[in-house]
Amino acid sequence: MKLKRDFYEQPTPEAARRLLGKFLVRHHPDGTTVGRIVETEAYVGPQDKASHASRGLTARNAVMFGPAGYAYVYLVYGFHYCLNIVTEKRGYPAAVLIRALEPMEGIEIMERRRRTTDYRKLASGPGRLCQAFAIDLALNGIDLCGDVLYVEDSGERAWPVVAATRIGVDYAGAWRNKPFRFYIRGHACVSRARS
DNA sequence: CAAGAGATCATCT
DNA sequence: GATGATCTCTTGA
Repeated sequence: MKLKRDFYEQPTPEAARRLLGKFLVRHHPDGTTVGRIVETEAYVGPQDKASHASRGLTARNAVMFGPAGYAYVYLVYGFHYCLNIVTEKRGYPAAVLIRALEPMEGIEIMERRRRTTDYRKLASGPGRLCQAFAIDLALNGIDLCGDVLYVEDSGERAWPVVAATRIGVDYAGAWRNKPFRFYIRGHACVSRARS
């Protein structure tokens, strides 16, 4: 069952937590890739100093200000892309960063794109998963209620969730300590980056 | 295993 | 002109 727009309209930390265990599906001429979402982060609004939206509307972050359920993709460090899903209501900039996936389907495609067969390196990290799923700026602003990229409810049990501090946001003052990073406890595909 | 450096560019000041 | 919501490789213990 493809997630509908109302799923993405809930409060961002809640959406981030509930995305864990669900499947990210990407259709592409190369074939379809599917991964279980095992790690997310919430960027909760204009007051969140870690969020791109904290300095107001710009050309880059405009999608975050739009309606829920759209992809916000950007380039970090000149090399890697990061995939976010916009949450909450139009005009309120918030999003969930997808940080790590467990490869489920289309693993050969991911291995080719990532140039490794190491299962744990295919999609455990925001930049890695974008490479494995062929996500770049061309997908910025696409609707996750469409057919190219979307999230499916896995219909599985609830997973044990850990809430922790977000990664790579040391510049964010008091906001760096907020428990807005969520991951499945003990899962091998959670990114190992420092916290 | 940990720490450090380098890669590279769209975006914003 | 500066700066990253990162990754990989190298070095050295």
